[in-house]
Amino acid sequence: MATVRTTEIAKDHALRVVRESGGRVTLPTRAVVAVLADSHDHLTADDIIAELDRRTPGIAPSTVYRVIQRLGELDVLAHVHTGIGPPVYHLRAGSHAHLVCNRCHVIRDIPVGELDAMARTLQRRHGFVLDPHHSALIGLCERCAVAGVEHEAAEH
Amino acid sequence: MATVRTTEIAKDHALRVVRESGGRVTLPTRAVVAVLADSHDHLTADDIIAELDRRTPGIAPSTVYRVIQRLGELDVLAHVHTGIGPPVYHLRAGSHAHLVCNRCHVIRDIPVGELDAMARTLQRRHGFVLDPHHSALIGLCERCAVAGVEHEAAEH
DNA sequence: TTCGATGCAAATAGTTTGCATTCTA
DNA sequence: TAGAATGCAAACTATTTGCATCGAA
Repeated sequence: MATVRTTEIAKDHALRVVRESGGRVTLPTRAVVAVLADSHDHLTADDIIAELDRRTPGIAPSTVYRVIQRLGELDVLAHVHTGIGPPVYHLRAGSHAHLVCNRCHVIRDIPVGELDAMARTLQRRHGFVLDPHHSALIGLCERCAVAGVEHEAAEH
Repeated sequence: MATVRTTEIAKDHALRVVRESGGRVTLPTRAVVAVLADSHDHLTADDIIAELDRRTPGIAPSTVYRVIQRLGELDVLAHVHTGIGPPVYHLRAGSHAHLVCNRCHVIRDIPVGELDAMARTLQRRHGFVLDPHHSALIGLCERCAVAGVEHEAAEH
C-alpha cells in the first residue's frame, strides 16, 4: 500500500535527520516517531504518551516531551497552536494550514496556497511574513456553522 | 482628553452589562475592568493579577480568573490565542485581528477587513466561517523579517 | 568508552474548584 | 436577606528540570 510506504519514508527520514545531527536513535525516539508516522491525525503530547503506553509501555512522559522538542528543533516535527487545548504535532510533510472548529474542535487541513493572497497582502501592508503553518485559523466548521444558523432560526 | 473619555465609556459599558445580566458589581470586578480599560495593550491573566497587586492588593488570583471568565461569557471581554504563552485579553472595542511575531513576540492589531477576502474564500471552498478575531496569525514582524534576511546573508 | 538519552521524582506555570464567608442589590 | 461573588487552599493539567544511570555509536 502506498500509505505504508509513505509512512516508512517519513519515519526513516526523521530518524536519519536525528542521526545526522549527532543524535542517537534510541528505542523511545524510534517509538515516538513511529506513533507520529503511523497517525495521519494531529496528536497532542498526551495522545502520543497514551499511544506509547499501549504499544511499548515504560516510556517516561518527560522523555516524550524531550523527543518532541528535539524533533521540533531539527525541523522534522511541526506543531500547531489550535487555541483549544495544548498544541498538536505531526511530522512535517506536505506543509498545510489548519482550520479549527471552535465548537466541535475538528481540525481540517487546507493547502497553504489558499492563504497566499492574504500572506502577500499582509507583507505588502505591514511587512509581516506569515508562517501559514504555525497558527490555526479559528472559526466554525461547515457542519457547526449550519447547525448554529438553524439553532438561531428555531429560537426566533 | 479623548483617551480618558473612551476609557470611561469602555469601563462603564462593561460594568453595565454585568449589572444587566443579573451580576453584582463588586470591588474585584470593578478593579479588573479598570485595569483592562486603562490598558491599551493585550494583557495576560498574569499581567492583570500583577497590576492589581500594585493598585489594590488582596484580590485572589482565582477571583481574577472568575471575573475574566464572566466577562468573556458576557461578550464584553475578548481573548486571543497568540500561540506564544497564555491567551491575552482586552475589552471588546472595534474588533481587530492580530499579527504575532514569532521571534520578538510583539502583537500588532490590524483591521479585520484585511482578512475578508480570505474569509470569503474559506467559506466558499470549505464552508468554514472564520472568526478573524479569535486566533492570531503567527509569523515574523517587519523588523525581525528584515533582521533574519540580513543574518542569513551574513552567514554565506 | 564517551557523552547523548533515559527514567524517575520533584518542581513549575497556569488555571480551576470546593467551601465557608462576605457583601451587593 | 437571598444568592452572587469572594478568599483561601488544595487540586489539576501540561510541561520542565535535576540527577544518577544506561546505552548507541
